[in-house]
Amino acid sequence: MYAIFDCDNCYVSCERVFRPDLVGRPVVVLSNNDGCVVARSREAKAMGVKEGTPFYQLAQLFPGADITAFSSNYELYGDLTLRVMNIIRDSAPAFFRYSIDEAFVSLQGMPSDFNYKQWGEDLSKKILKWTGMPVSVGIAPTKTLAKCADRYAKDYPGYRKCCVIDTDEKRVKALLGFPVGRVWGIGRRSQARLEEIGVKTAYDFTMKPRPWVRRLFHLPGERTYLELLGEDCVPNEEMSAKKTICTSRSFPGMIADFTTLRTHVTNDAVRCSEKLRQQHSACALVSVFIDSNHFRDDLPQYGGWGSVPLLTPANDVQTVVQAAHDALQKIYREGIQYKRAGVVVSELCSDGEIQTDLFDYDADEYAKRRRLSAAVDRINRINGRETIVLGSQQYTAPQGKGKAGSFRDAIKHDFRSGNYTTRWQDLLRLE
DNA sequence: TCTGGGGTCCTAGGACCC
DNA sequence: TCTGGGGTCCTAGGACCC
Repeated sequence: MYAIFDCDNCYVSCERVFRPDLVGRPVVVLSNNDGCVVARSREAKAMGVKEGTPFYQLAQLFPGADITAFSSNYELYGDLTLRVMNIIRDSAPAFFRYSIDEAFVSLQGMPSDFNYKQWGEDLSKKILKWTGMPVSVGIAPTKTLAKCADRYAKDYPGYRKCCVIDTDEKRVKALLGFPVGRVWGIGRRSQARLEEIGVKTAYDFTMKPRPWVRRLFHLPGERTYLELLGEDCVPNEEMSAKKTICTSRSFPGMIADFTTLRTHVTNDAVRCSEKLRQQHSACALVSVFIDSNHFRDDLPQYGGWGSVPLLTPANDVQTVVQAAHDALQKIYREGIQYKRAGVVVSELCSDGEIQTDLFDYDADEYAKRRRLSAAVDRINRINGRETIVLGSQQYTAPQGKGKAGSFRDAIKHDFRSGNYTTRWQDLLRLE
């Protein structure tokens, strides 16, 4: 048996931990630059607020509605979900974190009289009490069925946050009431194709012959099909090191000049190098992309992509930033209004097993750069992100407008909550 | 005025090798 | 009329996930 733990409306729940007055009210969390709705409370969903709705349209679509909006605050979400994960890890035999707000647990080898339902309910209660985060639990013989069970646990309060599918009778009953498009692994495209031929529920799907599924939906589809029938196919995997790492941002406005664009690319490259060091990887290829504004048909469109290989794989700030600058230089075109830029690092290897280049490699310089990056990481870890930055990360201040700006401020976030759990100056005050 | 960001896996087809 | 057979590697694009 597997259990899936999933935070309810994760980002909204994180905000509500420190704003309990918003429980039971429509709340949304916005993407970077306060662009789109990325998370909705149950009340907001019930009103018909769709995921991806541009924020500026909310007022038009729901005139007079009292919807509370938050800018996204990933520092807060990262910290609260980590607390949730730690509780699950400490209470479960085998644990695999699957995403920021989800974790699978393998319950293999539990005694035959083990009470799954009670276990799930108790753990959900404990997490709520200790962290303030509502979490629902689905338990079943396969991960895909556990996801279905979790859906029921979320949608029907009667389950008291935990739904178990442990007999074939329950499995069939669950699948009969489950729209095929909500199955884990069946996306919008497959849903449309399935519904066209009369497959509406997950149960209908499981009644099709296996070769037919294989032919139309290939290997991934066949795997989902078998999982729904109760055959365990999705491997138990720890979150392993990523194979590519990307940092990209849209800009609040548009940017035409090279220097400002380069400042953004620098910040993206710095973030990529931090992420690389965090997972103890080094990259052999640094790529940069820049894009004009697709929503503006009236302006010339251009998308550029350029890469710079590193002869010796690296993860230090200077090397990655320098390569990103070189890549940007190659693709930058004048006369374009840019809306988005990003850096991708790929061809990753473990930073303990770097293959050095005979002609490029300077051991002293290499060691120096590593030490510098380590020092920067340490300072920023202890004193807060971006305590120390490269000169080229600083945005030039607009004429007469005080000091140069930081990356954090280059993104619009008018409704951001405090970092209550990670920054001393944001600690809540009770008066 | 305003429209997100970050990943994985699989497949088909082309280019190339002998 | 007939015009081999068997591989590998790479890339682009599709589909999915959160």
